[in-house]
Amino acid sequence: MARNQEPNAYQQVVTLAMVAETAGVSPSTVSRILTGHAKVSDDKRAAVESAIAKLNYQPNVLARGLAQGRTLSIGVLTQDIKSPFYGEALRGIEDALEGTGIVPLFVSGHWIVQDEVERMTHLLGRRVDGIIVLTGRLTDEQIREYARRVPIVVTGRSVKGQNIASMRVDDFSGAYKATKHLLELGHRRIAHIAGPQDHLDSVERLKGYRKALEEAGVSFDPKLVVYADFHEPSGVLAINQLIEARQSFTAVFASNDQTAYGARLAFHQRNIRVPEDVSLIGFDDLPGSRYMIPPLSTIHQPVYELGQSAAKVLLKLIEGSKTRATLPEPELVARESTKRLRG
Amino acid sequence: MARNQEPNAYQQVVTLAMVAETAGVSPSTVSRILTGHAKVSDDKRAAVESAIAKLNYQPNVLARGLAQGRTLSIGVLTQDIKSPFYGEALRGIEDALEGTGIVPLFVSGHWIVQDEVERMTHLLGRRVDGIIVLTGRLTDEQIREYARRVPIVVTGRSVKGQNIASMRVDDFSGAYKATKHLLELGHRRIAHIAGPQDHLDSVERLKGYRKALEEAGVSFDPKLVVYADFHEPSGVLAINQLIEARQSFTAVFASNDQTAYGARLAFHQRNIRVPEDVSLIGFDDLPGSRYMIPPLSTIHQPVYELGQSAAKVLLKLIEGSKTRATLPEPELVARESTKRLRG
DNA sequence: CTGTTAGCGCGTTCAA
DNA sequence: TTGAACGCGCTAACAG
Repeated sequence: MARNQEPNAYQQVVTLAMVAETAGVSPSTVSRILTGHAKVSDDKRAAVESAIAKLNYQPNVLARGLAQGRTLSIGVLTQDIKSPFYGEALRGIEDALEGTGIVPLFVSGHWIVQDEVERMTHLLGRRVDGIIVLTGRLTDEQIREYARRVPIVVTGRSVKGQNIASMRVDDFSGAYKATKHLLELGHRRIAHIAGPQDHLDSVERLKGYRKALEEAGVSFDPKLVVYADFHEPSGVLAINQLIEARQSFTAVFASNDQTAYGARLAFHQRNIRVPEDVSLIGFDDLPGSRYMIPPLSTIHQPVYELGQSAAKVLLKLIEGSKTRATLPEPELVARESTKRLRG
Repeated sequence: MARNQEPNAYQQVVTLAMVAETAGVSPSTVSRILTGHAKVSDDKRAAVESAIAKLNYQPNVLARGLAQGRTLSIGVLTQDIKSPFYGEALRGIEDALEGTGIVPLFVSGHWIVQDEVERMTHLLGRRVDGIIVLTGRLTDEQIREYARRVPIVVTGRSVKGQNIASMRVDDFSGAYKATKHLLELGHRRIAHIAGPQDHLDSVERLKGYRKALEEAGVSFDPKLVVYADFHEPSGVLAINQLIEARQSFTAVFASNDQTAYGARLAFHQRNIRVPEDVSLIGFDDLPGSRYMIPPLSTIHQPVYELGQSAAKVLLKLIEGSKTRATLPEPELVARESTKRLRG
């Protein structure tokens, strides 16, 4: 049985040289037209353009990158690609890059330093033109070291240095607003589900919580604070822990929406009504929060904008100019999960 | 004021040639060690390895790609990078690629054909080694055309052709199971929030719904079917529409979890209890569904596995071998949002 | 305005 | 086993 046909015979790719040949010009002329780096006579331009159309030519971005010393790609070190929180940020980045011809390479660090280092190394091996680090556990020193190779924008903390821009939302202020909202509704026994203690965000949010209590003359009770890990299951655990320890409270401030979802479920399992029996407020304002039952009061964090600004700032950094991005303040979004404490 | 220091003086990158020089061997030898494509004497190998370590050399993936005719990257055309559904799939892809040195380039088509075409063109320009198309609106013919350039794995439908693999979950069977579950609980007036009519998934799910009804001797009532777009807000609208049309029903089968969330909210707004007054079942089993209040009964779709298999199959396709992936069946996950019809 | 030449950083012949 | 020479596809510097 004759089977001469190669099974994987892919269509031959069209190169710039082929375009040049069919247009009857030199490769440089084609290149000039592509990059727009010099004047070309109209007739040649027409010939080249028709050749491009005829052959359906697509420039090889890699080769171009090799020649120019840039890759038209940036790296994005995220922690968990499927997290709703990062999803928002990624979309902001995508949108900011739209039309620039630059693509984002998303890699996940999973909150593990070793993974993060590995991914960063990988990105550098791909010679990305810049990197956006969405929080994570790398030290400031490590960030600075990477910045010696490539411009970096890091979110979730402040890092100073050459070729580095950092941006963070004001967690302290957000947490303060959340707690104050509960206080204004008459609550005094306010529990707090904190995030990981080695997380700057969590620490700041805890501080904001304490500050608001203090201002209202409510003394801080460490028994009312329980630690979780920013994911739903830990929110369930946190509430169970609180209840089993027989702590009494009329409101809960969860350090992020995901733990608030978990908390909500724990209340449901114990037939504790929200907000009739207990008020609940989160932090982040994830897209799903308006669909929680009841819709979750929370602190809106400009995550989309964060991603968008990070990308824009990085582009500036890449082209060598300095910028400073200002992020909107986190704002209270009062929905239905918080309620005035009855008489 | 003298300021001779270049502001953006990046550390010089180490090339293979530099490694060769400090190791006192030729570039080819270094290359051989890197690729492992030939025997090299132990002493030279040692010299090279120590030079690599000393200089902290990282191979340039692009240059390697140019030379080898491959880029060690694959494209992933998703529709909405922040959707929880796609998030799961992306994670499956990421995990399947782990350790292969191949990175995924995620691009979003936003369910718009023109965008999809643009992104595909972009991916081809970057000479990705293969492409995973997560559903979308490209025609089978277009997919086949792209497959002439690069291997393609497409999900959500069946496309035959050279260098193409397709995989889809059995929507029909899943919808059948969902509806049957409601029927077995004694429901007869079962509304269905369908998805977009030009979506193969939606059509199949509608068919499965009808099949189950038919088998149970319940006649199909088109007034009980209302169309939505797979997103939360349309689920709210769908329920409002149904209620305003004064349709009576005791259960709802939403064609995906996101519309189920919307439906749940609509019920909440009207003080209709779930599942006491109405049972609700979704489709997909998104991570958030177990945290809906009450936890959502749904059809578990192996989205993570879908992504994982797609990536694995693509890798096979790239290396020229044929494979066929078998996906697990969608399964019923009965949680708390469905309940036996009283009386 | 245009063509020729020389790399970008690597892998891979081909001889030795 | 090893090195020199060449090419991947493109841009940039240099002449003309």
